[in-house]
Amino acid sequence: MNQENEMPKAFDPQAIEAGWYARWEDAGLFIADPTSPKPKFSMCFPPPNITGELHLGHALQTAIYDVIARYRRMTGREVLFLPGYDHAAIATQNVIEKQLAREGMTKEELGREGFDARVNAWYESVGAAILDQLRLLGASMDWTRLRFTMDARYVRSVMTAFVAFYERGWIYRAPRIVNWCPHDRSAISDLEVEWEEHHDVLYFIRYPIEGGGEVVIATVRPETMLADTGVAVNPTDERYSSIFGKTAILPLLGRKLPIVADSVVEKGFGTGALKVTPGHDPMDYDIGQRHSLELINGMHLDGRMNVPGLPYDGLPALEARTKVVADLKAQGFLIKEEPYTHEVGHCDRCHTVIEPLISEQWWLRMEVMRDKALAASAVGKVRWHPERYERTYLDWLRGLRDWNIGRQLWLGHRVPVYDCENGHRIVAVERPHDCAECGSTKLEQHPDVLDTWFSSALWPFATLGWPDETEDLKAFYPTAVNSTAREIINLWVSRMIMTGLEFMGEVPFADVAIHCVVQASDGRRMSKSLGTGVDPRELLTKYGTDAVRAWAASVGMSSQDVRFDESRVEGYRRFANKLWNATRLVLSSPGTPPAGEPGTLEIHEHLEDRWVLSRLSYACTAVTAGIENFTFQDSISAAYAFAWNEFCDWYLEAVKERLREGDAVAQDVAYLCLDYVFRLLHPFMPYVTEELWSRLPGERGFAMRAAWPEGEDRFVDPAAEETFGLVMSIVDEIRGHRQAAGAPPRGGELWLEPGPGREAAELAARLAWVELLSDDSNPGTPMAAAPGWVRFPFGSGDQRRHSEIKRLREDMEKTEAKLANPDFMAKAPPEIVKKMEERAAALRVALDRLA
RNA sequence: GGGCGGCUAGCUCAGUGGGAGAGCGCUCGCCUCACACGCGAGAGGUCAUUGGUUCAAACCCAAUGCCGCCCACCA
Repeated sequence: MNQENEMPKAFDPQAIEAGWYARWEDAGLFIADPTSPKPKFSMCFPPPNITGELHLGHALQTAIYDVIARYRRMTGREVLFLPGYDHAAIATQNVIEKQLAREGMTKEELGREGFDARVNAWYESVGAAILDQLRLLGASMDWTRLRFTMDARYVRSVMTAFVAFYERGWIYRAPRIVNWCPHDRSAISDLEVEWEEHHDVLYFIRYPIEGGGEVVIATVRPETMLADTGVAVNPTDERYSSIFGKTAILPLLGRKLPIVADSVVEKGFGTGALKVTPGHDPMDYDIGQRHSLELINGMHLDGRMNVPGLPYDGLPALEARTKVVADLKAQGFLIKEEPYTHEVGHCDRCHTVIEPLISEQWWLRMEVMRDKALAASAVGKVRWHPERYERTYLDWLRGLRDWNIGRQLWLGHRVPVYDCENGHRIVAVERPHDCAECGSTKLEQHPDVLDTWFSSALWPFATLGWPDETEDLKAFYPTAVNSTAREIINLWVSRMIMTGLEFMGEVPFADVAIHCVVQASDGRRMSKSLGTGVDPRELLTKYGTDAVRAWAASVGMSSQDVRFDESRVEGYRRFANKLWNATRLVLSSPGTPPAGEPGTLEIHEHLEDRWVLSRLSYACTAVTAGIENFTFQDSISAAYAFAWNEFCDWYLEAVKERLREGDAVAQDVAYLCLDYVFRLLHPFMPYVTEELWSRLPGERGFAMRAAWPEGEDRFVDPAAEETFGLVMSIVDEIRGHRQAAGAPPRGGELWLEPGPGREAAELAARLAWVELLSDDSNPGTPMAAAPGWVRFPFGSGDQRRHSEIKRLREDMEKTEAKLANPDFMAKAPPEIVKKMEERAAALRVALDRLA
């Protein structure tokens, strides 16, 4: 078995990735079996919006999920990793409308049917592109269970949930003030509003009072005064106590406005008097409710003013504002203008300024679900990683209000509400044939669709077949883990938890891992429109999937957001190449490889063998702990450090000759290390590990299917670690001397006092490229690491020796000062005191050797 | 307005009480028969500021300053 001729000198990810993905898939390794006797482990991948291509954040998220999926398979679970995508109602409708606009068309011209056809065509093309990208990332998803939120069976789940809520009496229809997007002509929820700083003007306007006097109010939106129905002041505001209950006269219109007292009015803001516009401001709406003020709707659904008979009628809000201000000024009502900075709400999908207005909407009562969710958290049913995000979730949950689930869009799940010609209402999962009350067959479905998050909220069980008691649902619910960016904790995670508890009686996942957000390298948000986006496919092509995944895992669960740094991805590409070449070296060792599983030969003869296996056991522990704790960066760094800095840099250098000579034990140990490293790294870097695994001797099947390393405590060998540690110190010191002395890279002589043992001395000499002498009749530069000296063909080690003495002396002084401090000796724990004493002793010995 | 996070080497980031770390970049020496996507040796940090707790602080506490995020009905 000698395969090095088949292995190119450099690892080429492109050459192997597609092949392995196809082989895994063909072998059915991604497919979950609900009847398996193994413990089940399931995850439903957060369905990407079907609005376009995946970005780097998706790549990161996919990597995190797939690391977990592959790890759990290797630790003996029956894993379901379910893929899917989301129709993303508003977002997709915007994409399609933009397309139509480019073609000079509107959806109204196209009509509902034509529009649906366009949407379906879009689903087909983009859906496929998204799935391809998930494959490119190596995601081990069960494609036989692919779900789309617009699939018939998923739609049925959504309808079932709606009906169930309706039957519980939680869904009702009511006029309320809502966040209205004039562009999308739809209401959106509070969570879909993005706040942005605006620099506006605060206008101070005089409102005369009936019977004399006036009250001055401050507003940034003078155009809304056309719908004013009151004036409010704080009840404790003595400045205004004389005008409570009086009536103000609305300038320009002459409408009579009751002056009411309400404690939400801030005395310190503006003049302390507030114009009340219940139809166009959420706070004013509440005031209006409390004081029975009239409610006027002053705006059309497209954002133009709705004030029949007035000169402002039909104007867009900003134009109306200009005109209102001009008129106020002309008539002497405008007192002053001040620059004013405040937050203005925008639609998070189309970025249009939100207009609060009154609209009749479908609402979902949340109290019962909220309380169940709070109770579940109270008993620790959901674990958050990092923990602090639980508070984000709980704080929002505690202040939860009814959810506006209706949207006035064309795209989405139509609410399953049907009204017959005689005014009877039917709410049913399937479209009824006739009215249950009057038998009329003239039924009209309500035009509203559901908030896209309504359907997303059902994801962990609707994907498994709910409401049917499917085999999958029984086997794989609840799922194990959900991982998302924190921006959708409330939009999505919280609602899944609530619906999961409500319909399934159990939280949908035990662990929530909130991953970081990737920013552009300058700290700005990564986005296509800013030109700061990074196309994951370019990265995959340039560095390979493994490098991108390893990078993703190394940053994904770090506590803060991360600025994208391509050099770190490149670092992992080099790492993959290092693994490749280390394998090439080991495979080039002549002779028959050890039979059977690696590690079966007697491995205790050589110091380096015992050492590297001891280090390996440490790496196994650290990698496993990192995955279990959702701190993948710890896993990556432990595997990286072992594979490169210990196995390649020290072990392979130590056994090169033995490998060249076909030493079976060295081969056995090297194969064992590679075998372990590939398994430990497989979840992170599936391709290179699978490829190299397949090149190791013996029949070994897929790395993907291999068992996760455990029980390697048997390799722990503190004595070997200590002795090899000494060897490394000696070698480091000789190298340092050689460099400082300007001596040639190789050659020189080493003499060591007996002590570390003949094997260690020879190993050190070999690694440092010096000859080990057996007599010290002609001493050279003394060393600190061990009693002995080194000498090179030319060049003196004295310079480094002197700087080393200086360094050691400084260290010694600090350490001794500590030991001389009575407080330290009295209060520090004994083991720390002991450590310091040992350090001082070691420094003394080293100094004695050098001086 | 409330809450949370960040501030550590030139850059991007690890590091949660006992001698400051990684990747990349930089300097110097090496194409040493696995790897120049490499090997070896280095330079480079008052761990944001101030105060406190402690025998001991990058790490714990308080305040401050920037940067970012989440939540919020002060018009």
